[in-house]
Amino acid sequence: MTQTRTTQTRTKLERGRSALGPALTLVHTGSAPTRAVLTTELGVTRATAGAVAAELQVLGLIRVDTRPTVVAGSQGRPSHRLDINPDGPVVLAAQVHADGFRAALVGLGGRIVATRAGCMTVAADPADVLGVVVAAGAELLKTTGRRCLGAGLAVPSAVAEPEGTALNPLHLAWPAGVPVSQVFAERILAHGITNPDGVPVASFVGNDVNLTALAEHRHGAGRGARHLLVVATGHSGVGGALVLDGRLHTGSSGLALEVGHLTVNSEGRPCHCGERGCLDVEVDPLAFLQAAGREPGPEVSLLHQSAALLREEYADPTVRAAAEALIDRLGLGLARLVNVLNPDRIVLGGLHCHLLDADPERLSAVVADRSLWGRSGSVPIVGCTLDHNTLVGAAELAWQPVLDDPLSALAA
Amino acid sequence: MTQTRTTQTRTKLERGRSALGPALTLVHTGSAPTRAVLTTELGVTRATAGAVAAELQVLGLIRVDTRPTVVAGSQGRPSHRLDINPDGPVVLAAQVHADGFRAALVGLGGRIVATRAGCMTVAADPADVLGVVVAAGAELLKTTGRRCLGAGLAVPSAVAEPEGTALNPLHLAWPAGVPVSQVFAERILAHGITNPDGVPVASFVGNDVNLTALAEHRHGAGRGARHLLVVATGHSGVGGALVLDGRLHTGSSGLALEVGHLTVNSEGRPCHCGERGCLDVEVDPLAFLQAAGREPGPEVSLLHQSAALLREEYADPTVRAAAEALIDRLGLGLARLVNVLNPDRIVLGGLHCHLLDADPERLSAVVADRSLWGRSGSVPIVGCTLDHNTLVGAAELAWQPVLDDPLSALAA
DNA sequence: CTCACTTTGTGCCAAGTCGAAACAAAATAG
DNA sequence: CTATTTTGTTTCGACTTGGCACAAAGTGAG
Repeated sequence: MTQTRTTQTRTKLERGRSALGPALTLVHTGSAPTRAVLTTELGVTRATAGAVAAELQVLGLIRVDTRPTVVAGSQGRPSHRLDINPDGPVVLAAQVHADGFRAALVGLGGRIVATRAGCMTVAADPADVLGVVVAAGAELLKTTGRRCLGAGLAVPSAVAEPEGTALNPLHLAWPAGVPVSQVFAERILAHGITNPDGVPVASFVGNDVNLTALAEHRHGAGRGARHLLVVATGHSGVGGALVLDGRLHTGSSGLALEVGHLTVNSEGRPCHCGERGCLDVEVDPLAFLQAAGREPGPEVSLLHQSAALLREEYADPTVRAAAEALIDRLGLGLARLVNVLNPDRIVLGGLHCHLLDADPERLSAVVADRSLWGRSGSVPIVGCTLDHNTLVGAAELAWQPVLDDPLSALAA
Repeated sequence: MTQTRTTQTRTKLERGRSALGPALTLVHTGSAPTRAVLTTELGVTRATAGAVAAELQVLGLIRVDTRPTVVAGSQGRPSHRLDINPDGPVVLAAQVHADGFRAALVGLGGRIVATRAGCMTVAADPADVLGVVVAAGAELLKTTGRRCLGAGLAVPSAVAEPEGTALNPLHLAWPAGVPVSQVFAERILAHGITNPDGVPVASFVGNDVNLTALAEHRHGAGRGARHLLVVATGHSGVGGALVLDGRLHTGSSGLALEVGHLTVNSEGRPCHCGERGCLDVEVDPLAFLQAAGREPGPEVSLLHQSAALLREEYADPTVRAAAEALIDRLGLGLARLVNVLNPDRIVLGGLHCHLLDADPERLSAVVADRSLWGRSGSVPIVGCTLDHNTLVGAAELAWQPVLDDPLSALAA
């Protein structure tokens, strides 16, 4: 099969192999719009950059927009835009939480192609839950007819590496140590989510807040940060995550930045962990609603109610006082983390994001005041900017092998 | 000069260029004793590994021990040992603290070739202090006649990257923001510490505890750890450091893990930072001596007195009670860090190391008890094992460019 | 001691990859 | 329309590496 090719039959496709992954990563993160930018960012010659772009196009991952670009004020031959192929392959991303699940097909660049949500009111067996989730994903794949390159799942629990077991899936009422990764892979096998050769796609599982952080770092409010701290309240208490030089720091056993039990109020309410005044119970939608004197209604989630209250009734002194108390406690927790980690940006999600919107100056002031070094205290604090960031983060997990080595990942 | 060589004149030296750095790093950390190991560790062919070894030998960095090795029980042709050349180039390493300084010449593998210490009783101008330090280093270089490839300096202060300014050199009574890196480079220029072409060697400055951590990670008690937390009391309060995947995490402005002001005793003594019960004042040689009812003598350092007391009089109930109080507070601080960072090993230095020696079980138990997740609480805690680890760490800084690219670093 | 076997080290060749340079293309500036 | 700037492509040569054959240096069985 491998015919001996003579020298003159070589094509430009035979260069740029080692730069393929970095180049795709640049396109994926939206920071490589043209071949010229590829040349400078990768530090290669124009010839190599051109070959890389051609190869990525042949692989069906990107398109080259040959239309004349209307860029004013620039001399020289205009560069063609490198766009993500909107009809290219996707990965399956999924998220499970206490109330239900969501599945999506996500393309390069974190673009959500199709999504479907579902409810699960009662805690069920992990295999059943993930079976429903993967079935929804399989349905999406069937409907859209997309090629699937991998699958990623976000769970509200620390996930041990590399075993892929959920260490504390309290909010799903699953037993600690459930082999989520294995169960997920089995459901994918069972639903026949495979590459064209019939091999089941690679699957990955991660903690939801970690994946949120990954998504915000690559496509959202965390872009460009070298040391990014993310703290979010979601459906499952307070979680933290740290992205260092573009890579998630999950700790040696996946338990890094489980920040829900930082003490932020020594006279606070008792927490199930045995201490008092943990971030988890002090900065909480339910606690906020009660402190603001509102009765939590059953119709929508507590998070939505809290957000609405912050947005619409911040002028109310009771609401404002309750919010400020939360901001002060959140700020203390963030300051503690800043003292240890010295991040260059903080991204907040969930309730924290709405607290930030309500009074951005106060939160920054508290963090600066309670952190030791003025310089590390002046950390920019911003809110999430990405829709479905946890899903996008789960997709990042599945895209990673493709970004690392597009040729191998697509050959399979 | 660059004569056009024909194909048949190529020698084996023209391969293995890209693997040169990784190979030298393996030899440096002591984990590549033979060419055969190089082959497997680097994932290259034997031909390439052989060429790499030959190149490193030509560069004068390693020696190949051709004596027959007496290894019992192994079949096949014995592999020759790759040893660090004991007469090879060195780097200049230096450390300054409140009481004085130490300068050393350090070879590959963290081997101290020569060392000299000095005292400085009064706080002096940074340029004067570093002038004395560099003069001592220049003297060592002159005496030994070694080639110097770089210089590293450890200071008891956070160091901002990449400016190289000391952010909080309180223990040296220097003003905050001193451009230590620049002053150090100027002294090196002034003393004519250059490569053979007369160019001053590259110089680097780092925080002392960070450098201790780097040294212990590469050559001491931290070898093999993926997420290493180091906490040490030195001449300058409590400091922490984190090595992640072999790389130091200093934070975005060099202030990460400045852990001296973690609160570990809410009713503790006041600290100059304005809070009470900081690790810095609670786990302190002076505090320990006073709690043990001893009068600190002026003759030796408080650290030595404390160590002697722990070693020799631990049976004394007063000493023991004081030590246990310190262990409990140190354990609480470590547990807080474990909850956030989830390291897979903790290395302790200075007084902490002696506390660990005095009662290892108690410290581990406290950390496990006060950390949230049993699994992340069972972190192995060990003491430092390296002599002059801070100096060795400063040398690591200077060796790094050579390890990254031996050809470029030695060509200059 | 000899022979088979195992493992290590080296020389040679083919293949792959990349940079340099020349050339072509597509815009703007004058 | 022409000069200039910038981008994209082709060709060539240089460098690096893996594969393979062969040599070298030991162990172990008989």
